[in-house]
Amino acid sequence: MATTDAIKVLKERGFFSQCTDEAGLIEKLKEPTRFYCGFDPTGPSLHCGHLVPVFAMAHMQRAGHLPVVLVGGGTARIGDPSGKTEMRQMLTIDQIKSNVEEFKKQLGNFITFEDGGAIIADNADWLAPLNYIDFLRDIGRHFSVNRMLTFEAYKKRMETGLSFIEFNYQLLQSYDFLELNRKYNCSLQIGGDDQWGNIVAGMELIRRIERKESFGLTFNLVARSDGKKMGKTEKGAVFLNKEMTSVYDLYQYWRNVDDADVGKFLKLFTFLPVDECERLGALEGAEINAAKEILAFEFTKIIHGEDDAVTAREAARAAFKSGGTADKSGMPSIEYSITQMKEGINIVDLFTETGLCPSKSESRRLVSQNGAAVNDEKINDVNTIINETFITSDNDILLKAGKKRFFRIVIK
RNA sequence: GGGGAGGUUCCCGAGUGGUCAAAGGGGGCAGACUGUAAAUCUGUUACUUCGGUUUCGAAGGUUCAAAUCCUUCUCUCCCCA
Repeated sequence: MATTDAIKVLKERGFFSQCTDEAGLIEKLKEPTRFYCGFDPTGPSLHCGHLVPVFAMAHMQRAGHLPVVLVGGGTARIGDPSGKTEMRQMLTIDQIKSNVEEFKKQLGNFITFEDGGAIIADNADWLAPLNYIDFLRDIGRHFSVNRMLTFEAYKKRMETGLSFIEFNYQLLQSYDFLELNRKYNCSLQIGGDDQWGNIVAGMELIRRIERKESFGLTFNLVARSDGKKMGKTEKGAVFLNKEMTSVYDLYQYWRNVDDADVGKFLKLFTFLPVDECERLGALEGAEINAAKEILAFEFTKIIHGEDDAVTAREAARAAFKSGGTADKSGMPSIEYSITQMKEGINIVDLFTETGLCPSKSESRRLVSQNGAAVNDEKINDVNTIINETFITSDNDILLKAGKKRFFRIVIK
């Protein structure tokens, strides 16, 4: 199989941070190469913060290489201290198993597993049966604690406390690389920049035990220009599972990125050609809204498919461009019977019931601070009763909390 | 094992008997301004049937009254062994 220059693609698109032997790796990548990236299934779904390495894997696969997706069913049972200040919460084995299944499914949106184009592995297969004494003797002896303590990831934790179990993470990840190298001849590990230390440790282990050369490549840790973590909102992570984050909310997350991030995100989180991404990201003023719409649409399409992406886009347009005839069906909604509406519901209760506000206090606050609107009319009297007189010609009632959160009550 | 310092509302961090649902900052939310942007300014930020109710690591206790005092437990950090 022919390969294209994967490093070049990753550099152009803003993924590339550093690699262990660039010249050697470029040479290596002239042939189809097995590479791996690990994901610890510590949650029930992938979220947007996981995606830089995922997109990178997809680009590498398109360049002709063979991804080995490593799901950390074993390592999820402990925690990686890299870049974290808290210890990971322990999960049950059943939780991890179900997380692993979900991860596999979601990764299929990016990586093609057909015809042996990619392999999926779970490190629980070799980590779980490990014998402690054997592991210490065969693997542990290759690690110097002195050296490990010099790693940035551990330094931070020296202040707040680092448990022995987490300290071992590097050994396990190194062992993963060794194991994948033996099993699948996997000679390249990729990951976020915070994984540098772990990747290098794995390479050293392979060199010592197998006397083989391997490579490491890391990606920039992407932060939003406002400094927040990628894919996080106040309400939590933006998940790829549509039960957890609705298609509409996912779309809106990307629709609302900062101007400064648009070009960068198009390159990282869509498959549009680089020059197109750059053109869109360079748009000025209000015009960049068009680029944000493309970003949100393209991203949503990759995750949930074109139909859902169109629905989300139309719903967003309907919400933000009042008076349009666009399709509102993708908007978050709830059904109410006409009987219920005739009885009427207090506005504060209504905003709470629809989930626009988490509590009545907050709902009351929203209304009294002039942040609530029904059918685009501001309502600031907390005693207002919403009844059938509010039903529009579309047979619905449109609630709005603040400027961006919409909810549609469909009357049936 | 011994000694010390701590655990406060989303986060950091004040508070050492009533004036504390708890200063200040961050973050969030809302309003103004806008382009579903950023920046800025303003308000707001436990729950509530608006009578109250629950909150300061956990459980008891003292008191008219406790985040604040006492007891036990628990977790974290530091020093010694």
